[in-house]
This record gives sequence, structure tokens and C-alpha cells, in this order.
Amino acid sequence: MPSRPPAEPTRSGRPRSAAADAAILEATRASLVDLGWSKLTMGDVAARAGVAKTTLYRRWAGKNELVVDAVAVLFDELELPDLGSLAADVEAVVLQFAALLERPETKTSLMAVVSESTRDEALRNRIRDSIVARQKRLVLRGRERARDRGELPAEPDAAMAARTADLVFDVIAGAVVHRALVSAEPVDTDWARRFTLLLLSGLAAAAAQPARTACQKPGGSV
Amino acid sequence: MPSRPPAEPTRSGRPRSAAADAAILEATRASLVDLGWSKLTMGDVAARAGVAKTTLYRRWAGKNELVVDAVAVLFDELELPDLGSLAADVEAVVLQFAALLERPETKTSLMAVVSESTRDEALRNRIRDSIVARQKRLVLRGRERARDRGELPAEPDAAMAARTADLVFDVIAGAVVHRALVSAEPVDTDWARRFTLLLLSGLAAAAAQPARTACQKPGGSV
DNA sequence: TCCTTACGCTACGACCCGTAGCGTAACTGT
DNA sequence: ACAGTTACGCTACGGGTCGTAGCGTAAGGA
Repeated sequence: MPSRPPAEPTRSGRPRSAAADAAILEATRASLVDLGWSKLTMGDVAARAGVAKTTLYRRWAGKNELVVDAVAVLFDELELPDLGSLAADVEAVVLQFAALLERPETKTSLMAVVSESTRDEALRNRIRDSIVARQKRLVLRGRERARDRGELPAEPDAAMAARTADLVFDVIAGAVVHRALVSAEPVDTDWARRFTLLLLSGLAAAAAQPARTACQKPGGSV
Repeated sequence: MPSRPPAEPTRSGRPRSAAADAAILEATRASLVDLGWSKLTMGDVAARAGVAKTTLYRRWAGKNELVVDAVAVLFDELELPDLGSLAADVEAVVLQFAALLERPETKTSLMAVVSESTRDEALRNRIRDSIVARQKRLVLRGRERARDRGELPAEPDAAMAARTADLVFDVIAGAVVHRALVSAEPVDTDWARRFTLLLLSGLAAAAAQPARTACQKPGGSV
């Protein structure tokens, strides 16, 4: 339901074709794969979907909104598995997220819409609601599950817990995105394992020592 | 010296105007501020720079390359301060980087060119050489300095040290970018401090315990 | 049956792209 | 001083996309 009018219970007149919605979003993803973000045009999407160009503009304000909706459903695939330990769960979700970023549809368009959103608050909200919020739930569920397992201490201060969750979210999502799209190097099992070790070690150690000095320990490698 | 021909020692004929280069790059930044990435056009940049549009195309292949060069010089401002401790240094550089991302020129264009680079290897290399590499140096210098201070153990395995540096780089840059541009929330002193604590705690603890299990400790908050 | 809304289609002005062609300007070598 | 070479400004152009208007038709609801 990507259409703009928030909710109108029963409207008279001809209803919008749900099949057209599906065809358009599918055509958008296909066009992203073939042409990439910059060469994707509204006319091309309309032609692929077997729909008039005007129909697109009746539902979406432009390319940005259309692509966000087309890509957002892919994030529904993300799930937090229950593999018995927090480390295994984090590692798995990192690999899932990386696999999603490897898909040409997302690879070419995610950063583009984020870039556009820096000058468009409505678009920013749309991205937050339909993409970012879905990812953040995984972090909250992961923390919840780890607390039930006894792997992380219960956080008495709710506000502080929320800020920590935000921090962890930006670290995980940011690191994976940066590795995959900016550094353009593979997020493989080895990288995911090393990253997870770094993150969880940091969470545990920082929880034990909230001071603000650097710690020094001898030892091996990360 | 953004022009494509790598190096031709002594060329005959009229030399390219260095003043025009400077004016064009300056005009590009100004146009980014006023119009943003998507509405920036080559014609507008040429007009602002007081230069013919054809001159732009004689030096840059297109918008992508031009903007990368125009923004790259801003990254020269980044420096790793020497504040006495690794934590303070990291915190400061995080804030510097965040301030850079707050500038409208970078905010609107960095992710856009990264997005374009997913389908253009030459652009990817250009970004890596003129932007990413400059940031990565800060990580290497930071580690070097921390080792001299005794804050981090010397890493005997050079290959492993390089991989750790890459990991740390993606974590720092990725987290800051994600916080600033995707979550669109401020990277303030508090956030930088909490992030730094998490990172450095993780580095120290993970170095001491390279195993692959999650660690559980009691304690307060990050 | 009337009313309302969605759809397909065509056409349109506006804008931007990237290039070709030309005459002129600037610098190099002999 | 002169020819050779390259850069520059300017104009003009075909090709493409944008986003919208207008029209007739299709598909539901009262």
C-alpha cells in the first residue's frame, strides 16, 4: 500500500488496481537491475509494467518514492535467527544483511535514496518507516533474546538502553554498508566473525567499565 | 590536478588554465549547496564558474567525476590530533568527520557518488584514491601512535594487522556515516564518547580473547 | 442508472545532455 | 618572427526525460 492518501475507509468510484501496484514495483526492481539507479526512468518502468506513465505519477511523486517502496519489501526477508548464542545470531544477521546489499537492486539504489533524503524530509521519513525501522527491530529483539539467555545484563535505565540500542544499530548497519558499498570488499564469514567478536567484546567490556579511558591489554589478534 | 591524462612532461600548445580548474571546483561546491546533487547540472556549474560548458567536458567525463574531485579536497582538512590518549584522538576524529558530513556539499553528494560507483569501476577507483584512502591513513596513524604509547599491543602478524585496520576503518567510518545520514541524528560529543568507548573496549577485549564465543559480564551502561 | 474515481493514450513545453564546428587565444619550438 | 599545437568561448543541434493536461473509456458504489 504505497499510495499517498493515508486512509480513506470506503471510497466511491473505481478502485486502484492492486495488480498494477505489484506489476509496477516488480518492474521497478527489474529496471534497477538492468539499468541501475541513474538510468532508470519512469517511462521505462511504466513500459515494463504494461501501464501508462501517468498511472505512476498518480501514485508516486517521483523516482525516489517509487524506488523506496520497490526496495522496502526486500527488507522483510531479514530475520533474526535463534542459533543459541548472541554471537551466532549477530553473525548470521550480518551475513543476511550483506547478502541483501549484494543484490543489484539494493546495491545501486539504497545509497542513492539516502542521498536524496538529505534534502527531502518526507522522503527521509518514508525511508525511516519502511526500511530503517525494520532493521532496528532486529537489534531490539536480539538484545531482548540475549538478556533472556543471560548473555547481557538487564539495563535498568530504559532511556540509556534505547540509546545503546541506537548506537549498536548504527555500528552494525553502518559497518556492513561501508564494507560492502564504500570499501567494496566482501562481507564474508571471516569478516562477520571478526566484526561480531569486536562488537560483543566491546559491549561486554564497556558495560563493565563505563569510564572514559582507553584500556590496554596484551594479547593476540582480533 | 584532476585532469585525466596521467602525466605528459612537456606539452606544446596552450596550457590548461589552473584558475579555471579552481573556479570550476569552487562553483561545483557552491552549486551542490544551492541545488543539491540531483538538481546540479553541468550547465549551471559552467555558468557559475564563468566557463564554457565544453570546457567542463574537456576535463571531466561527467557529473560524477566532477563532484568527486570537488568534494575530495574537503577531506584534506581531516587530521588526527594528538591529545594524549587513543580514546581522545578517536573521539576527536569522529567529531571532525561528522562535521565534514554535516556540510551540505558532502551531505548531498557523498552517498550519491558511492551509489553511482556500484556500476562504474573507474569511478569506484577514483573515490577510493581521492577520498577513502585519505581517511584510512588516519586509522593507520592512530594505531601506530597507540602502539608507541603502549595503549595497544604490537601486532606481530602484518597481514592480520592490516585486516584489523580495515575492520576498524569500516566500523568507524560506517557508524558515523550511518548515524549522520541514514539515522539522520546528530553525532555529538556524547555519542562520540559512547562509540569510542565501545570500539576501544572491543579492541582491547577481543585482542585478549580471540575465541569466538560471546562474553558475558555484569555491569552498568555503555 | 447516475456518480465518482481510475486508467490508457496522446501530445506538449521545458529542460538537460553530450557533441560538432568554428574562430580565436596562448604558449612552444625553431 | 613564424608555424605548430593545444585550449578556450560560443553557437547550434538531435536526442532524451520530465511532469502535466486533456480526453474518452472502464470499473466499481449509492
